[in-house]
Amino acid sequence: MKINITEVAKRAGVSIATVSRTFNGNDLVREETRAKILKIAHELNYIPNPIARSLSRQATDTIGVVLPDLVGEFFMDIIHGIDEEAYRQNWYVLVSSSHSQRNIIETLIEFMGSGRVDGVILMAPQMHKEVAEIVLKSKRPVVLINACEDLSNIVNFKINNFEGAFNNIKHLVEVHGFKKIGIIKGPEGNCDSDERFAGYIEALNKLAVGSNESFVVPGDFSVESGYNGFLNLMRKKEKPDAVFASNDMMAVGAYKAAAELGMKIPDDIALVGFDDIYLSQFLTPRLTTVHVPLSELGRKAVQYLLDMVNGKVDKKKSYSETIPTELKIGGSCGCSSF
Amino acid sequence: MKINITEVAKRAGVSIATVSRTFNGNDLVREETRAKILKIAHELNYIPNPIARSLSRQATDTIGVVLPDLVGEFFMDIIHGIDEEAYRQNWYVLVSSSHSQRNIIETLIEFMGSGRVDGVILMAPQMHKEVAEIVLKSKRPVVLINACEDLSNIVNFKINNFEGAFNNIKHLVEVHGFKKIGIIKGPEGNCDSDERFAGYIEALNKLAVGSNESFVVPGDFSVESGYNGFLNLMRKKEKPDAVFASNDMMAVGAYKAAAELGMKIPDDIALVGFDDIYLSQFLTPRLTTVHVPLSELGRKAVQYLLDMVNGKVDKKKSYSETIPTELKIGGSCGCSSF
DNA sequence: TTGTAAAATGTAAGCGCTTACAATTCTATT
DNA sequence: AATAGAATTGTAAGCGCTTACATTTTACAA
Repeated sequence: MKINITEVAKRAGVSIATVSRTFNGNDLVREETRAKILKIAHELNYIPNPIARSLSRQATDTIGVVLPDLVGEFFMDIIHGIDEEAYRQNWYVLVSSSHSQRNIIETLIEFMGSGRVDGVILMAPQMHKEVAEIVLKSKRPVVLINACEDLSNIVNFKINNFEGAFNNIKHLVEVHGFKKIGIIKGPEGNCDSDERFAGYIEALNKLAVGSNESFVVPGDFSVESGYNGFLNLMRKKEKPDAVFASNDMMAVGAYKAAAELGMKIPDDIALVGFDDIYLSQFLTPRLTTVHVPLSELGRKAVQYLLDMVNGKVDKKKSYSETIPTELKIGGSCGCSSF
Repeated sequence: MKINITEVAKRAGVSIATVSRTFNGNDLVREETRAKILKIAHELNYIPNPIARSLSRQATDTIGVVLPDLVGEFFMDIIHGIDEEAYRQNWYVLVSSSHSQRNIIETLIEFMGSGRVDGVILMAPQMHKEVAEIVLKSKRPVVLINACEDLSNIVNFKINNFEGAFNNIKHLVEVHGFKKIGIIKGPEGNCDSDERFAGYIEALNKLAVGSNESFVVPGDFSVESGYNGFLNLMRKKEKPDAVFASNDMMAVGAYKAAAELGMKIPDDIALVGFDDIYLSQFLTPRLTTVHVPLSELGRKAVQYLLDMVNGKVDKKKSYSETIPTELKIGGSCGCSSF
């Protein structure tokens, strides 16, 4: 037999409205009635149908999460934060990694236009303008994560790449006295990469003797490019005495290159990274890097999104929050006891 | 103005039934009519409301994924496989990491009983009996991933831990001629751990001189326990000449311990692992380990689940598939050029 | 031209719930 | 005991869609 609100109402000898009220909490239902309904519902294993509920309320208690790709611990941490916060607030999470740029757009439209979710968290590394348009036109709130450009009328949570890089270099300069600091850059046009580079330059200009063209080599965030970048730097006539890999993956490549060159880290050369990936703590010596609170990023994005959904903050107002990073000291910069 | 099926029907001068048919594909709608409807729908930016659709069809095109926890690349890979396959088949994925054992149960009940999803993929490392009951009673199909016990009337996809461990040891014995092979076990009661141990024992008995109690030390899959386990083995009066860490994380700890003891891998001692985590390829020398096709596991689980949902396979029939692993040779076992 | 079956479309009854509004039942006051 | 007002409960109209069944069109043979 079908267990629905009607059946429960029938058995409890009340109307479906009363049953509905009972399940929607704080309404005014006599304690006695409520108890009877709950008892019967429990006996019948009744759970209100969320689909019907959603249709009636025009709300799904579900947020959509659109990620560029589901691979890599980077995203894992973010989803973890999202899931945790959503769970805490009793919301559901519909994930979709965009299997292509085209797909990001389709998914967004589908999510936004159809009522499948009440809001979306979108992680778009490079904000295609078509995507921006959809976001702006959308009736449902959207929170961006780590979007580069500061688009107007958009809510964006991001990492403070600049500060992270700055402090990282600052540590090398002020604590260890390094002056010749090389950098293996990230991919061209990637904003994380650009901001980290800017932090590096600024730190050198403000705190040291300024930057030096020849200490800057390209990379693309891959292990291999870190390997090559390091070799590249070591081939210069004047060698740096410390190297900043724009991300930890490249630092891993640099470790390998250093080992092959017979160079000891940090004795022969200091090395620092960015991201604090899980792996970095197991490198020997432990990599000095910049911790990026990804899971917090996810959590905050959810909090803000739900505030928008619930009307606690203005959906129309743009908002941008830059989450601070934290220097994580290892032995690779020359600090001892790591 | 509200854009719904009625509005589209009105503008196209047809009934909502015809609009519905148009959007549900192959029905019998005159080509001319269909075209007109699609044109108008497009002009209005109309997308059929999936919630209403779900309510009417009593199906959501959504699968629920319940994970023990969302942290770690292990799960990431599985979700990736799930997401990919679900996307390919045009299904949605609702994820929920169970923030506790209690929660696994709540989430399952909620998913199963409420009609929020059409089926569930459940990853429950240790199958609490309460969970098993829910799964068995459930009207909606459930596919387990990596469940230990071979419960009857259950569909389960898992990794061939036994074979993986067996082949790993076999390689050590047959290629490198090791006879004294130690093992750092995984957590007590964990079935992955138990099966790997069984494979280790069987390989030694079948291919070598049998196993040796004193070469077996406990561990719990953590880096630290690998570190301790390795030290533990090296303290024995008779030392093994090769060590099998039951997972790669413990192997990482073993690398650290070996370095501290001044032992060179693989010259002084060979080391192999299990899981082929991302990190393992960056250890020096590269760790010889067992590759576990997690993303394939996720993909297969989805395929089977959807077959159950669509009635292509018997929902009532139990099914179990054990996915083969693959030995991944690195330099840590003594093989050269890695 | 007429009849008939196939093709196309329409009608209306759900799907299971929320909620505005109406109706009923209590409580307390006079 | 009568009654206003508060507390509780019921009625019924949606929410936007699918689909069984009914009706209308169309195509074609006789």
